Amino acid sequence: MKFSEKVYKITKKIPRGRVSTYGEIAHALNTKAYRAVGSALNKNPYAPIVPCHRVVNSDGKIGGFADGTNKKIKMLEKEGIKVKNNRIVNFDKKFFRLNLIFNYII
DNA sequence: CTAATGACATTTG
DNA sequence: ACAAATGCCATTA
Repeated sequence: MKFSEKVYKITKKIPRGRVSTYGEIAHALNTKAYRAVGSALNKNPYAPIVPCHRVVNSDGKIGGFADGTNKKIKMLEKEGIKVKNNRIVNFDKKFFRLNLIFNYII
């Protein structure tokens, strides 16, 4: 299985209204290639199915998007995620930890 | 094979 | 808090 396909597979687990990070995805894949994760999502062929817009930077900043960061923000706000000054509001509460089992609590 | 390239992350000034 | 520098690794040329 190619690296990019693993990225898509893990990204699909991020639910509506939550976000995760490139580094977190890499961590879930047991690698440090967070930068390559970004490259993979950039070319994401399963555009709407794989929610690549729910992946942001480790500090809560929006990060990039193939269709433009503005579009990414719009999609996130449609899911109830607020964005201010290019940052996720309440990032710690919206953050989806892919490697933990505690996601269902919040 | 080598080198360049990012939708990044951390550290430093 | 922000910007620059550094390190990073799969992909691509």
